[in-house]
Amino acid sequence: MRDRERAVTVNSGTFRTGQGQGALPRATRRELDKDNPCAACSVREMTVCAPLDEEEQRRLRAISSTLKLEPGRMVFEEGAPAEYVYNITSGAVSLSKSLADGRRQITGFLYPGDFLGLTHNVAYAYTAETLTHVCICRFPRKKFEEMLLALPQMEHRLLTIASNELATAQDQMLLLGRKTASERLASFLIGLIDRQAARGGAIDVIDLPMGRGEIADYLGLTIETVSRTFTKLKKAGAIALPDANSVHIIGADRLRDLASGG
Amino acid sequence: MRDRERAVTVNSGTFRTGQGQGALPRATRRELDKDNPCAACSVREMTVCAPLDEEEQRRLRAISSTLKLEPGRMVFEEGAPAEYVYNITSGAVSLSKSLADGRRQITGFLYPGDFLGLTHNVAYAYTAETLTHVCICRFPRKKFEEMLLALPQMEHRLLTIASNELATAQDQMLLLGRKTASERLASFLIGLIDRQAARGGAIDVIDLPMGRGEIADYLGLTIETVSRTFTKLKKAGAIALPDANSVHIIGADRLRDLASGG
DNA sequence: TCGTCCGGTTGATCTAAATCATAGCAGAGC
DNA sequence: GCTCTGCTATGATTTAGATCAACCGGACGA
Repeated sequence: MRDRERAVTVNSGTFRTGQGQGALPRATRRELDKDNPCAACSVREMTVCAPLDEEEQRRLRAISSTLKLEPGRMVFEEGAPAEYVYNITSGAVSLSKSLADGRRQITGFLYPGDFLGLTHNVAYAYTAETLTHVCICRFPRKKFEEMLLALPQMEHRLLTIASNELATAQDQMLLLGRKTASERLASFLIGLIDRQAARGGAIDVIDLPMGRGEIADYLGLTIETVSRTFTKLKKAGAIALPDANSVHIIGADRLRDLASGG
Repeated sequence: MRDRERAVTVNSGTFRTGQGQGALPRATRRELDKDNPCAACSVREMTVCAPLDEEEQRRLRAISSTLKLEPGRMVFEEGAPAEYVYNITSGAVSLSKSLADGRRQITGFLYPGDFLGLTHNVAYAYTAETLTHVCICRFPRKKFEEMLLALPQMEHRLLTIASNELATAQDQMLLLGRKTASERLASFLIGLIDRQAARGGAIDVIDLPMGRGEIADYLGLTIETVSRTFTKLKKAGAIALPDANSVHIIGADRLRDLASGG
């Protein structure tokens, strides 16, 4: 189909380019070193590695590689043998499933700290593609699962993550099955704002790492309807669009009402 | 809103009524006894209790109650404090989320062996309602989670379950976001058949424990569209409908093609 | 500097499914 | 037996969003 993983493997040492909205801050990057790159990892506290102590972290690091991927690259494809699990350290990734004729549904957008690739099948159930420049930790799945047996606190953490993802998936089913186009877009924007807020980010401005096509495939709409609905929300005074990839939230309450079917 | 849990608590001993499609076979019911009701449990091998030994099972049983619920009863409601987790031993249950104006999305149907109520929030994220007569094991969530800490193999099992549910949820998102009415209904029927097959059941006849309204709310359609689409599949010779709650699969291949967008 | 390309927007038209309306039919209760 | 009620089916009409078709504007390479 499309391009396969063509990343440079960066097992240690200084990161090189890493521009774009997902990059590590320059100061942090300096601190990365062979002995303990994870110590400087900006997403460690909120990801699977969080409950590990120094020694456990070292063991996990021993089986990991760090990849850097350009925008629009496939991390793995639906149906391919599930050989690795991944952890995003910077950038944004889309997960999607497709029908034979090309109709596509994006099931989620992942950001720094998110974990992907876990499955209890031989093959990946979905395709993962980069939306921006992405830095990602990769672990051979088999080794990762072996380690997991000895690290119940990490398994516990994974269960918490899976459980939250399940709740998000159910919200998305309500959206896809029952919401109107305006409600879908409002829910999407509110979801992004809430995620940012939870991570201490801005609560009134969103930088969209994805295009209209990806938003459409996430919301079960077409590009045209997404575009029209953005215009509608803009005309209603709920948002402003300085450019296609930035959204200013003006009427957060109005948007929130819309999102929950008001 | 509607009726709250009005079940008889049956902590041990012989089950009484238990008619309907979800009941335990009569022979099995006889074997239930105070000392080890779980030993005779027909769904034990495929549920969360599977990886437990005799002693662990006993400890789990010590915190459980068995409930019997009539059709159409609420097990718990979206937003209510999440005080219990449950395990279905017989019957069928729907999980749903609703918008303020009543629009409802059913996110899943649960059958014997299925586990529900797990959340990392204080409140349930969805409503659970019985579709048939249901027997269900109930565990106080707090105690259950405490036990979980000491039983990593059960936590592992829960992660496997959650991971499979996540995969199912993603399939459902593809269905809700991108499939036509015929494809949705075909996918639904194929899903039921595959589930039955995996449990050693029939591969050509389905008994539907839910009505057209529940199917509609699961597939993101209306009752009328579900009804019309059943008629369409019937006229196309893919299925037969001896009555509204039984489906005979005639063209399984045709149905499978349809389900995956052929 | 200009043309081309690509992503986004907007307008016109079409259609799958929703909505509205009615009718059949089986089981429950009398 | 008869009526009532709830569920299913089906016909007529409407509509939200899809599809088809320009068009616009910034980035980029020649």
